[in-house]
Amino acid sequence: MKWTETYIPTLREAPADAELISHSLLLRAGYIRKLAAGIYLYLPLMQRVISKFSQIVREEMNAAGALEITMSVLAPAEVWQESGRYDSYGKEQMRIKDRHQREMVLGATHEEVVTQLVRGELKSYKQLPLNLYQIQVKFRDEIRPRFGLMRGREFIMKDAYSFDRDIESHKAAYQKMIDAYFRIFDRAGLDTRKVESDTGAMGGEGAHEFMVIVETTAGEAHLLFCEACDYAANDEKATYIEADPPQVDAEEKPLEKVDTPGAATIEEVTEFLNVDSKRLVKTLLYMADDKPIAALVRGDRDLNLVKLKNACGSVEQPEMADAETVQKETGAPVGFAGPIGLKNIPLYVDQEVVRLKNFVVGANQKDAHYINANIGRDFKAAEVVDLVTAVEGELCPKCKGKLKARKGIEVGNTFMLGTKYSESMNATFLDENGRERNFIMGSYGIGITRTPQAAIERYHDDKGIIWPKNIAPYQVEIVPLNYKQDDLKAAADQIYADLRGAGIDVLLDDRLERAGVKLNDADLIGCPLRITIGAKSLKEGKIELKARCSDEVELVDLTQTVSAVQATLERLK
RNA sequence: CGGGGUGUGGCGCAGUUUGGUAGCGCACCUGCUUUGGGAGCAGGGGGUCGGAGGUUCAAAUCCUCUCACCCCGACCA
Repeated sequence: MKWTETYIPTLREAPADAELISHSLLLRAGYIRKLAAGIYLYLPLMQRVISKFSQIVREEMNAAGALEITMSVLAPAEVWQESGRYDSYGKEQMRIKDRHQREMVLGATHEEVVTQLVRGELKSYKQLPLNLYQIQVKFRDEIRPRFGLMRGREFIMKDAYSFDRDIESHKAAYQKMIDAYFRIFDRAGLDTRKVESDTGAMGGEGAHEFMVIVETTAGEAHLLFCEACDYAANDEKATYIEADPPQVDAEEKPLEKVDTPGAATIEEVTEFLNVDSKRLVKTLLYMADDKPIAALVRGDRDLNLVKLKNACGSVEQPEMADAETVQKETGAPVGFAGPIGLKNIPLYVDQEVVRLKNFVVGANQKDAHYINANIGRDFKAAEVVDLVTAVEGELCPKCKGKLKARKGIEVGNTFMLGTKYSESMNATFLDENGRERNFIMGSYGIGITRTPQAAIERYHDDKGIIWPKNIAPYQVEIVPLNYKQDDLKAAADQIYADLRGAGIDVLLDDRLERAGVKLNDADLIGCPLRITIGAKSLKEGKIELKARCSDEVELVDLTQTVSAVQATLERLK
């Protein structure tokens, strides 16, 4: 492709609203433009990147035996009502009405639709296993779209759905997808880590996420890795063994109310009473689907909202109760809530709290706390569960190795759905005994538009993008420093024709721009290889070959250009 | 949803406090010169200042309403 014949609107100045480097570079290098909050247009360069990555995904999915289909973006609300997710998916689901006032939804994911497709037609175990996938636009009305393609409201996703007759077969299908995912990201030049994750709105029995590890703010997911074994989990999911458990008294002491004037925060209370925050238990009031609940965790811990949501079984993520509610439910201002004497509020108690004796809690009275509180004797838990977010330094639940925290960008996920959808939507087949059974399902996503941005976040410098070769819009960019000069133009045109003839994706900057403009733009858009054609080296019959990721320039004989390019590309990631 | 902020040519911004009829840089067009890391000079085109209403002789500027976009928060007892 010639630069003047395509559309690459590069910007010298970055638009003001881009926060991430990768977002800014996508805008500046002319890959995307914003239409509305969280909605982007893909320009020719981005379209090529999307095509290349999609093709890798397609090849690996096909190789794993999955079949490509296309499902509709628009779906009648009924299918979602049938699975129960019309109510449970929440405000992220885009809903619209058609001219007949029929309720429709824009697909955020397609479990319901694919189940509806298969149901009634796939009736025999002989037709299993089956894996259907599509690469298609998705809509999620994010609370707060940001970071460009990283958290958009409209985006492209590869979503696959497996149907199996039993658990063993399903596990094999799941593993096949995991293997395919590692191959996909590897081909795209990305190192990924697989971590355990919460199943979230998807439901089901287990889930994993594929993460690109980054150091920047782009890493929205907080991950915990074991230094010793292969345990890795999202912090929504991660469990741990305490590295430094507090000392526990042998005997239960009598409950005692003490004055704690003005001591409402953990710091104030621990200081005032001179106790370790590990021996203080905070009582956090939340509203779960408009009903008050209380969560009890140790003073030094952070409550994990996902774990709380799972424990209380609410539809929406619980929200912190406001001061007014706290006053009404506990009879005390914020800072003095406690489990003793709370009426009609279920207490979800973290497992660490159960191991404590004689701890401090709020007294549900202004400026007062109880000391020597004990669970069982002084109050009863509705449920004892893990409610705490794991942190670096605690021990691995598998092997007791040290846990380390990292940040990551989620580029893929896999869900073991079990029979959640096949049961709620009554999708069944007949087994060899003629018995009707529900499909065991799995679903598998890859962010087609997000992954390239993750790659940019991972691979860039202060001048621009540095693409891995397999998802670069063009593998090579030819920069004749002066295209008006006949010999430079002739050499550039010749190399352009030769490389194209050799099946290499090549961009020729045929603009009549100054050298500096073209070189800067080349660095900005980030093709892995650059061929620079200047008067000095051309006089010797040479061109300059430079990898974007390196500062080294190789002088190559004009006639050897194609083989030199092929050899260098071979070496690159 | 709560708080804060911003809307002025394609992009980045000034002008708003103190009303007087719109400006700068980049980009774009023409010409000449220039040509290995975002050139110089000269000339030129493009904006009913987010929208609606109001105050006024006069509104980008003041008032009211509205829309859009951005940031922060919504893990604290």
